[in-house]
Amino acid sequence: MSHTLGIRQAQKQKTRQALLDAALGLLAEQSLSSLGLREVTRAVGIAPTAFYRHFRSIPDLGTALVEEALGSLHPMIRTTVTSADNSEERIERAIELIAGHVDAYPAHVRFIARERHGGVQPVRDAIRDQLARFAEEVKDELAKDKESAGWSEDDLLMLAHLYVDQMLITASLFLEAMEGTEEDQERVAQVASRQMRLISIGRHHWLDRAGGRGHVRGRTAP
Amino acid sequence: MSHTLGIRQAQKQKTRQALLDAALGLLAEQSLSSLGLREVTRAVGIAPTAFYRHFRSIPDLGTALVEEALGSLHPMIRTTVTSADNSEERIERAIELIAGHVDAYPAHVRFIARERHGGVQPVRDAIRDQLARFAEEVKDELAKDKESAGWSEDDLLMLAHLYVDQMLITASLFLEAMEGTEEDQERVAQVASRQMRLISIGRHHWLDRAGGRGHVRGRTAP
DNA sequence: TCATCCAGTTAACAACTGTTCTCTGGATTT
DNA sequence: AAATCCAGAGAACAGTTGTTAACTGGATGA
Repeated sequence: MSHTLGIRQAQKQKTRQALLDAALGLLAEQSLSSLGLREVTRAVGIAPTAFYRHFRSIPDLGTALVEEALGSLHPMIRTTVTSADNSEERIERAIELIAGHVDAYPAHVRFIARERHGGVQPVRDAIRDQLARFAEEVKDELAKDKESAGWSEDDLLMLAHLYVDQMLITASLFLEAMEGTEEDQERVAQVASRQMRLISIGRHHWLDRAGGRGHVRGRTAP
Repeated sequence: MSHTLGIRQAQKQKTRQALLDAALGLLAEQSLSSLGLREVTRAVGIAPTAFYRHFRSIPDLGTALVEEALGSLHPMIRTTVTSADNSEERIERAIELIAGHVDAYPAHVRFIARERHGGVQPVRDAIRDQLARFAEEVKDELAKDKESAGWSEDDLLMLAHLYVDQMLITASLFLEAMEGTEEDQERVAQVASRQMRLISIGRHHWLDRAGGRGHVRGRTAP
């Protein structure tokens, strides 16, 4: 039941996408808070005022970019996590998956890494919210795992955030290494996989501690 | 011994510091790549052209800020790491130490978190180099620990980077929580300390893995 | 077919940017 | 005491910025 969208709205969406693409390109060498409205329209080849037909302001365009970037990041995180249990080969495969994503969408990854702590509050908020949603999904995925037996909801979420942050750091390192030699990328991959493995080991022995469950305070002798 | 620096060079250093302070203040709500030269001089109350007496450009001022910010961050990381072995109370104390530093130098912390992946390459490079130096020091500190027996140099460095990144993430979260309720800050602290603990557990069991060899201090899971 | 809509255009605005060149007056050195 | 230095001031430069207003012309729907 596809309504063929009309040649007019189609053209509009096309220009809108062109604006997003141009902005993403320009953001390779600057941050969002210094990106000019005219700069973007100039890159697209339209009049500056046409910008307002699509976005209220640059921060507005920024939040749209967050949607796009993390939408494309979404499937990666799911696949990565579902295969991120103890097995060593699976960790290695997850790292390769991250590397592949950085290769496929370098500008998106750079944008998220840059604007996560960037100077534009609405964009920061949008990224934070999206990452929190990711962490929730990761938590749900982790909960299904047999190794999560006995884990509290809070602990699962804290592990999920640890994974998400680690993925972003790794992605950012891959991005830096992209302009380096093949050997640099391999070294990044090796360090990242060992860090991931250490976290997995910590996860595996999380419940080993004395006194069993619950809180850390009041550690009693066995 | 001390040559009292002359009233002229003293005044110059004073203005230079005023420029750095003003820039740091302005960077609370934007990123370095959008910071204007005139904006900074206006905030200090001097003529725009006087800027060139102290810095070649805004990126140049940025790298000076990196020096200042990570110089103040330096003692924190040392103390944090030297007390970051297995003990639970020590982890808690390390977290408090990070929180205290964020409280004392919020602008510095924000600057580093923001410009680490920011749009100004020389500044990014400066931060990367300084953090690498920190990781090296952390590695050396870790190497002194009895628990590091049997660890390769590479593995120690990978753990050190994990710690450094984790500290930055935690610091950034504290920064966000600073404008929230006291309860928010407490929740950040709890999550951070549990993440740190999980990493410490992973560290403790790092050498447990297969190979059939007896481990140095390893405790095997049931 | 004809009136309506609306993505994109053109023109103009005050305000701002980085950088150059020349100048000044108090500190420094001789 | 005189000569030098140099942090900062002042003016002017060509460009840039975001935003407003009134417009055009092809797609749309009656």
